[in-house]
Amino acid sequence: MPDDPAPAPPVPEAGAIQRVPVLLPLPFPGPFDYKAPPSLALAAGDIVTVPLGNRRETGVVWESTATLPPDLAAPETSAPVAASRLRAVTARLDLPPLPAELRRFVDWVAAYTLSPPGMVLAMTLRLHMHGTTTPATGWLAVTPPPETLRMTPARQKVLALLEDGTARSTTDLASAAGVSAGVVKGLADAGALRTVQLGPERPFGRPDASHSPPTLHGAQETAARALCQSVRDGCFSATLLEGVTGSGKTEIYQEAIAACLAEGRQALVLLPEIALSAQWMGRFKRRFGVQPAIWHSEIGQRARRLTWLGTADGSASVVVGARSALFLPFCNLGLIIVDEEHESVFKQEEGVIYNARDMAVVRARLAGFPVVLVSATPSLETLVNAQAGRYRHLVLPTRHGGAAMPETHLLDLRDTPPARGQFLSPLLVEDIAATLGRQEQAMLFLNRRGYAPLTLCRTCGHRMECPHCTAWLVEHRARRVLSCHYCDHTEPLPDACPSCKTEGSLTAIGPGIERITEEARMHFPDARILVMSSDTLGGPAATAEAVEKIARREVDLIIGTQIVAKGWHFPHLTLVGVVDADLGLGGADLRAGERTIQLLHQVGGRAGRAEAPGRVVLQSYTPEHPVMQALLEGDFQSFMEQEAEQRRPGFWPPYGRLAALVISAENARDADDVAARFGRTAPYGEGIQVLGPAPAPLAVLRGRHRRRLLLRTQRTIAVQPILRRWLAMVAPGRGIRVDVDIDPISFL
DNA sequence: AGCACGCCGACT
DNA sequence: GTCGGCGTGCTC
Repeated sequence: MPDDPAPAPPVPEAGAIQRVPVLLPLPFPGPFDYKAPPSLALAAGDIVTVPLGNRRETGVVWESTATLPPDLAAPETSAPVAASRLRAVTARLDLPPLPAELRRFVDWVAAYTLSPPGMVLAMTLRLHMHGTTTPATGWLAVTPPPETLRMTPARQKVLALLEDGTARSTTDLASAAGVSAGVVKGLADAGALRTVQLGPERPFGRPDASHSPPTLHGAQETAARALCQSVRDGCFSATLLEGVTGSGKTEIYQEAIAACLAEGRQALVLLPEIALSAQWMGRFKRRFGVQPAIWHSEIGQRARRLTWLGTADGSASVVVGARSALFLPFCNLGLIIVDEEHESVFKQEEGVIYNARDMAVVRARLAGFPVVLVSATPSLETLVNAQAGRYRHLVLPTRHGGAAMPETHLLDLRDTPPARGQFLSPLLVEDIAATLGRQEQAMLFLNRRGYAPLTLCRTCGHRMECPHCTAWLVEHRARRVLSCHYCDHTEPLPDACPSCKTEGSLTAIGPGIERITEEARMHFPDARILVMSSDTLGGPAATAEAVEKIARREVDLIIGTQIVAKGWHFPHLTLVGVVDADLGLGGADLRAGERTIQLLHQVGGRAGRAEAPGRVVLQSYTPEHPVMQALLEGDFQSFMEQEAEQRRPGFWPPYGRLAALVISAENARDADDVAARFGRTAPYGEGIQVLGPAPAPLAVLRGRHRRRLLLRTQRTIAVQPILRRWLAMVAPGRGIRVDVDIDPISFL
């Protein structure tokens, strides 16, 4: 292939209009062209406002997508708009331009997920656009204080803090003085405070790489050294860091972050649920002396804006965030860590459907820096990438500090069934009683919120179902309601069956966490029980408090859903009982086994992290199942090898590629009709297969009827060009949506 | 995604 | 006679 001639800079002919492409955060197929007033001296990446119809929009000066690989590049869209119809760019905003690396990433993600590029750009831009530009205001004391001021102890504390003459914000003052914000407001209203504009904040402390380095030994030291070397090399590499819970993975990747800081570059850590990990933040602060910048969906407007700007100007040097942090405009990113890489929450399921773990690897590759995927139970995709040599594989074999892995026991519910209407086997009850008797903590895990997953009528057999979804309504007894876990439908729990009108014949079937709590209270009336679920823990603060209470031993028995499986450290917990280990193995999900083993391993890892050894008891009706056997033996590796062998022959991921087409419509007939048309025009050929159409597993969701087709290809065949051609053949018609999900994982 | 234009029912 | 429902189509 001959060298490309260096593209000549576009020298405009005299009097010719400068045409500049602007990508808008809207679902158009590509950028719109505008006239560039020479006075603005626009360059690619500049954030500008432009007229669109009769409104004004913010967009980004773009360029052609010539850098995309041929598989992903979309065919040329329609001819350019005539020069005479172009409108002029209004203004350039006073914001750092989006780096070229991020622009290429946006194009790449759009092409890969078959989304309009503007919608991907929106993920970057909307992250800060809703904020206000008003600088923060702070308070200073008026001296002398007005004579009319009534002094109170709370007011005294606030004024004392202001004596040093530094202006402080309302929230800052209130929390530092240990009073409510109302006290500050009261002082201001009384004329004792005056406002000043706080200068441009430097809200991000400078993490100090040498603040408190750990002492690492053996495999830990080797792994840390390897990661640090990659960071210093400063080119793309992908590494899987695998180690059981408690093997020191966090300490090791913190060393990579330290090396990255030493190189003067920024680091990004993606966590599954940033809102929940006060403990992670604590560890970071102990290592680096300051808190990192935080990013997740619930941070306030102001923090959002500051972090966005901080990543763009480089003042935020380490960001910890949920998946959307991947689209922040870092100016000098040098490392991405994806912790708990196997977690399915990295997959965004709405709007632009993408997997943040995979896109993190892409961003690292496009910009040329290392990415580290971290897990105790890596996904099969990542393991196969490691085995194929695409990723480096670092393994930490043991827990550090001599703590042993918990011992796992299977409790066959066919041999020792729970009493009628109960869900805990007498053996597990005894075990918990003994544990509590030794003044140790125990935990019951059940991944199901509410009281009971199914309510049915004993007289006529009627099942309480969601009117908008193909799903049972879950009873929440504390709130006396039935609610759907797939949409926001909630109704009061009726006294009589809505079908046969019999009073008092509705019966709760199966256990939810509330019902297990009821049973536990009966067995252990004196135990201090703490329930941990998204229903009982309002938010991050309440969750952090619950975790603290457990660590302070103010709790004997923890009863929790999935939320307890996160990386918490519970030093006094020695017994974990899994109420229904089989839950999650039903259904036709490709990854059901993999997910169950990851979840249960993670839950088990909460036990026995300090001196006392931990035990895990799995209640199961199918103890012979390979997942149960693997958990019993603690042999994650052979299970994953078996799993791999099952997927290889049929070209299931990761040995093949998968894309789902989900057709949804208000009524079933429209959905069936369009799905059938996609079925008739399905692509075919060597290594290409289409499955379906079939009702999607949740055939009705939020009142929409859903049908699904699956496209499966061999690994060497990209799905995007095939899908593009296929989608062009069918015009769905109004009100009918066709969603494309590349690399689907949930199958719902 | 917005927002206007446009064509058919219940109000002053 | 008008106000207003949201279906369809356009925005460089």
